[in-house]
Amino acid sequence: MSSAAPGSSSASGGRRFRTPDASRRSERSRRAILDASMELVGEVGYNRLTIEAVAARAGVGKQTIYRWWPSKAAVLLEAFTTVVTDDEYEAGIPDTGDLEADLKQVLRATVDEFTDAAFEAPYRALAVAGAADAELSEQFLERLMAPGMEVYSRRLRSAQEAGQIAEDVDIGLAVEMLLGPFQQRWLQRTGNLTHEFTDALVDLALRGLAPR
Amino acid sequence: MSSAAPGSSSASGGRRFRTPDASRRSERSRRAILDASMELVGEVGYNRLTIEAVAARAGVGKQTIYRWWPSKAAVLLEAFTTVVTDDEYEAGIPDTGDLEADLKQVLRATVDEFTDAAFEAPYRALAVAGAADAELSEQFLERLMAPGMEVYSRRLRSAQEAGQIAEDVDIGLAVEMLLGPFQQRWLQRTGNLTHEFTDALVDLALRGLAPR
Amino acid sequence: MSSAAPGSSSASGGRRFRTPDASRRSERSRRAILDASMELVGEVGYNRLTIEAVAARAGVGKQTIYRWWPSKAAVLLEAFTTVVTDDEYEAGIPDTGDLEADLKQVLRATVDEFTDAAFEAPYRALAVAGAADAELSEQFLERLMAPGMEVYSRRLRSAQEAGQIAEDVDIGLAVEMLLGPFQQRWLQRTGNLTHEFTDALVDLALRGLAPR
Amino acid sequence: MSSAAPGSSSASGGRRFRTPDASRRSERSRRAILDASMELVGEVGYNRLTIEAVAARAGVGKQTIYRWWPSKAAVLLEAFTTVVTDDEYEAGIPDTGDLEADLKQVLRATVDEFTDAAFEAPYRALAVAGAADAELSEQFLERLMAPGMEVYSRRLRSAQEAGQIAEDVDIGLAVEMLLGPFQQRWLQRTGNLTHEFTDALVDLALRGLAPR
DNA sequence: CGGTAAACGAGACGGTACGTCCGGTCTTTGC
DNA sequence: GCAAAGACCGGACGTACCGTCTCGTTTACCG
Repeated sequence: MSSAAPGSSSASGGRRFRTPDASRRSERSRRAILDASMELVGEVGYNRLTIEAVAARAGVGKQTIYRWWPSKAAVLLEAFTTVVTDDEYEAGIPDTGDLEADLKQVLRATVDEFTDAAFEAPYRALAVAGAADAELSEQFLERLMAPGMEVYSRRLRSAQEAGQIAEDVDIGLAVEMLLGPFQQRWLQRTGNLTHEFTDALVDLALRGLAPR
Repeated sequence: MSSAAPGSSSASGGRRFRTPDASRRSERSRRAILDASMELVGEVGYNRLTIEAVAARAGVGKQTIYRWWPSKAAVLLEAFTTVVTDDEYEAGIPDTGDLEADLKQVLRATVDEFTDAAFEAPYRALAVAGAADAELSEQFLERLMAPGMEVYSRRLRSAQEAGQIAEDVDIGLAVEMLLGPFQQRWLQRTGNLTHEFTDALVDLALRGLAPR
Repeated sequence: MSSAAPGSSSASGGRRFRTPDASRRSERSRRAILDASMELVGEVGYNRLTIEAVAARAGVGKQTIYRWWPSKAAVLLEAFTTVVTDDEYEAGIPDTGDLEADLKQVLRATVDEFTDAAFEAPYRALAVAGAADAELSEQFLERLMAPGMEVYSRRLRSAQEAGQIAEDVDIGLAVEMLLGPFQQRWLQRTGNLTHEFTDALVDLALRGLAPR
Repeated sequence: MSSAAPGSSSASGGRRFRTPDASRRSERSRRAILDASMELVGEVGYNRLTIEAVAARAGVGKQTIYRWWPSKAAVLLEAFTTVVTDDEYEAGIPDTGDLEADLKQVLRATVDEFTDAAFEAPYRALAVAGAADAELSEQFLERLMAPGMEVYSRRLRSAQEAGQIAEDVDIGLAVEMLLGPFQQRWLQRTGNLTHEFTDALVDLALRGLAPR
């Protein structure tokens, strides 16, 4: 178990001055912190979310937070990713053979998700924090954004193989054409997120993807 | 608009308790504050930009800032909009008749702009602040984002009239298909902002817009 | 009035990085802080006296304390010295001509004072802090201890002039012989502070001081 | 329950909830802790001496300190008393028959001791801690102060028996007249500790002690 | 042209949260 | 079952800014 030298951090190289010993970590505190941060971000928003409040709500010393996370964004990212189970992404997009219908359905579901306050508050908080901070952005992308986009990639690739999408189309770019407008409307509030919008978006995007 | 007399807005209902008299405002201080905030946002970023530092750099009392702006974001928004002259937007996109070439050229220029640190720092700061705060978002959209999108709308409308874009295409949606992916890459760092990217984006988008 | 340049501290030379402007100081806050610190030192003792508690009790921001005092000991010293008015020292020791009676009377009064909890708590706190810290000690001595000792010096000098004390006696040393044992009993708790003790002390000391 | 042998002090009533078994105690750790505390008190002083630093320097867990000592003062007291061997006190003051010379000599030696930093730092630390805390004071007195004073008592008693000191003199008080001024100068820094001072002190004190 | 009212620079103020430090307790893992 | 190691809760530290609130000092209009 404790094969990796704890504390000495010789193997992986201590990032900071002294690395805490993860094998001794209190799972109880970890959960309390993550839960408290999710609750609080919903109650007061990200900007007014404070480490002190999280610690107090979680019944935890501040140091226990600082020991394991570098910032409140990091706490929230972990809190959120443990809620958004990977199952969601692994399920993927249904493949009924009808690309248009499948995409519309999933995007409608995504609209509903992004309209749900319980999901939106922490997700927006993380998106904002990532937009502001390049380092954090990397983790946000890797853990939340990329898996979400990958789901679309798979479905589009499948459609391309089925000849429903022109062979010369860059699937990555196609995904961006679907999700970019969606994200922009949501994050920058350039328009309302509705089923009509995503339906029209799918229609217009698929026009460009169809084989000629 | 605010041409009217001292404390004009007081008559029609002052926002706060006492509206300051705009006619007595020190233009010298106003400029110093705007300049200082632009300098500082470039030096330390938005999150570490403080009103105190702006006041100190500008050689101004803090109250002079609080008197005229409700938040640091508002200061920065004004600072930025006075730099990005409206000329830029009024010029619009060249209309050589070659839609593809025109769009590629302008998007390449936009890429260059968003890659320039002097432009990027404050613009990102505002985009982030807008993403976090709905109220601010409104102003950011109205003053910076919308004019930028409108430029594309005009060019696409012109193309539609020229029969280069199918009649049933929603121009607003078309603009989102062009700029959404761009904004997503930039704001959320989902990919590099390059000329190749925008070229490919134009190609793929135009496929869907062309009359069938 | 405000002849001394505030803030710039050019004249007296700024001790720290930026000297606050004393002319703008809030007397209200100052008094509240001094009062609160006196109250609290009586309630919880010096070691458990915290700046936070003083600030809270005084209804004052912590920074207002840190702005004007370098340490909690400094606060307490000022609090105490403004309570122990200088009148006390200026009155001096009565001079009835009967040296023994005069000394006994004053030392008895001093015993009573040092036995009174309201006086003892802060005074001991300061004596302890001074014993631990040479820099603070200097101020403690100068402001509290020395004036107290000077009072005895004056009375003894008067007695020496009256021929009741041998001419070759060093008055300073004589004062130390009277107060040293007193202070030791009190500060180090080597014995009880009683009237009998001080009476006996005066008797024995005067034996050595009398002209031969 | 823990009435039996283990934990010698447990016999007379375990102070805490569970008395550890002293027979299993690591002498190695004990010494390391005492040494480290002596070193550190010399380096940083008593106020900035922390249990954590002692534990770290001694290569010992914090709990090992808390298990055996109730406070950092107690650690230091033990550390100091094991250094200041009892021999010193048992030797006592030489009795050449010349009281004045004997006292002067010993007080000069004491001055030298209290002027030596290696001795002064921990001793002052303990004196200060004792002055602040009555409970600790008791132990400090009993173990360090009282033996030191007793030495003087013996010599003065011997002189009294030899008729060099008046019969009606309270020897305890006489000792206080010698050491009180000394302690005051040292602990409260009311003056310099020099040989001249102690010589003069002895001269003046003996005047009062001599038979009439 | 002198009086006056408001904007101004300066910065002290009551607060909140920061990130760190350490006290004293609890838990895990050898020995 | 003591000891080492150190994570844990708690709480104070001293600092940084917040947004508000006086202070005199310009500044510009008005009578």
